[in-house]
Amino acid sequence: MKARTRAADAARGRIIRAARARFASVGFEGASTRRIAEDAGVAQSLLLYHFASKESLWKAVMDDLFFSARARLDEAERVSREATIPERLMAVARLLVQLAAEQPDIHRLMTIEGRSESGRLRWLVERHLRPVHEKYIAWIRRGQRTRLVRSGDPVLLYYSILAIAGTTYSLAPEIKLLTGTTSPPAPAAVEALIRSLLHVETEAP
Amino acid sequence: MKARTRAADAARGRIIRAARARFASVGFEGASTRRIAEDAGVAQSLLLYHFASKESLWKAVMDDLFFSARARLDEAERVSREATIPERLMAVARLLVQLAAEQPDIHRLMTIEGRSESGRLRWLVERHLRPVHEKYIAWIRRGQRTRLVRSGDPVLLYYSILAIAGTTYSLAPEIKLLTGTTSPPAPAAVEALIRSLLHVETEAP
DNA sequence: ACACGAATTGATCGAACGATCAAGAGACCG
DNA sequence: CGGTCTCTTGATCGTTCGATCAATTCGTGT
Repeated sequence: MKARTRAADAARGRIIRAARARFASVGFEGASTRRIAEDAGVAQSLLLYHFASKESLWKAVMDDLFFSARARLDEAERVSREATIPERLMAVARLLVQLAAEQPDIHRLMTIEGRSESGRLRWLVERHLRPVHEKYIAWIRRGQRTRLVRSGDPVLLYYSILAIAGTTYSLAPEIKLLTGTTSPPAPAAVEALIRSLLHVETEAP
Repeated sequence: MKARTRAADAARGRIIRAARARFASVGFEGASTRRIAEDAGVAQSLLLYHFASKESLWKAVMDDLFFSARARLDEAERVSREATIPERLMAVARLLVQLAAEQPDIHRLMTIEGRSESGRLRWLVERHLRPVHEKYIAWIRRGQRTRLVRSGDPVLLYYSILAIAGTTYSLAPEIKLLTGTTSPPAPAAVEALIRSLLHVETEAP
């Protein structure tokens, strides 16, 4: 089980990538397995051979995306282990911006499912979102207790960070049509906005 | 042409509302005219009688939403005519938050089309987005020249305002699953975040 | 060398899709 | 009261959807 399996894994990977792009741009209901298979260069029946159904393909896409993102988040937490809570928050925010800049699909996929209740949203919340979000919302609360993070609803603050981090990359096609700009903003500029939103100053007050 | 037309207008309105909800939650490709007609309580063929095609129904939904939103934006501009540019910006931001809170579909529809280039996106940008966005981005530039608005890419700043204004309302189903909270944040709290993002202080520095 | 099993394809299923059309229902004007 | 025009429906078109299945290809273990 070597060369054969490796070729199959490559096909699997191409299907996952094509599915991620389609799900991110037209949503679950709007994406068709035929178009995904065509983009991946395989027969539609092969797609349903590797992934039993359209829904389990969607779950595979989400697992692929979130498990790697969560691994990088854990790494960002690890290297900022000794810093203050606000700076640890900023380390996480910096990575969120990087992720959105590298793969805008991740922000698109997150925001396309959250707008209507469904079995898929419940699955996504319990499997991937809750473990991540609750941790960082707790961090915001801790930062607020020490007065180093601005007051206000921690959930609102957290989703505002996510929104700023991803929106300009997620809506890049619209912004390109509107301004003609082909290059999205630098992650450092986005990070600076988040920093001032949290009232985390680089200098002592 | 009175009573009869009034009943037809009512049906037309129900179709528009049902279409807005479906387009906002599953996107253009994912929405089906049959489901929209069912939600509106009419036959599918009536939907295509009032609106020639699925695409022109989508355009009618967008016109209905954006023309009323732009009228309210003009009103917000008018009453803040005498204020400083930063405060005029905040008056607009306040209304954007209100609109998103009252009708989260407007933010969902804006962010669901901007993620991939299409004829619909081009139509939306030229017809509704460009006139509004370019004006407020120019306001941000003017505010930055007087040092009353923080520096940085005006487009990034503007889209960050839109993102903060709408995201928590747009993703209300996800946030409800995550936190159990049934009530979205107060518009005043969201407005305060935008204010600190722009570095617009209520007190003199 | 050969047989087994995983990988891949094309054909096909019933259901749902957007769209068209003919026919009916009902208010209005003369 | 009959004729006309707008509104509404049900039937139907060809296409595409997700899914199933039999047949074929091809590497691998023995």
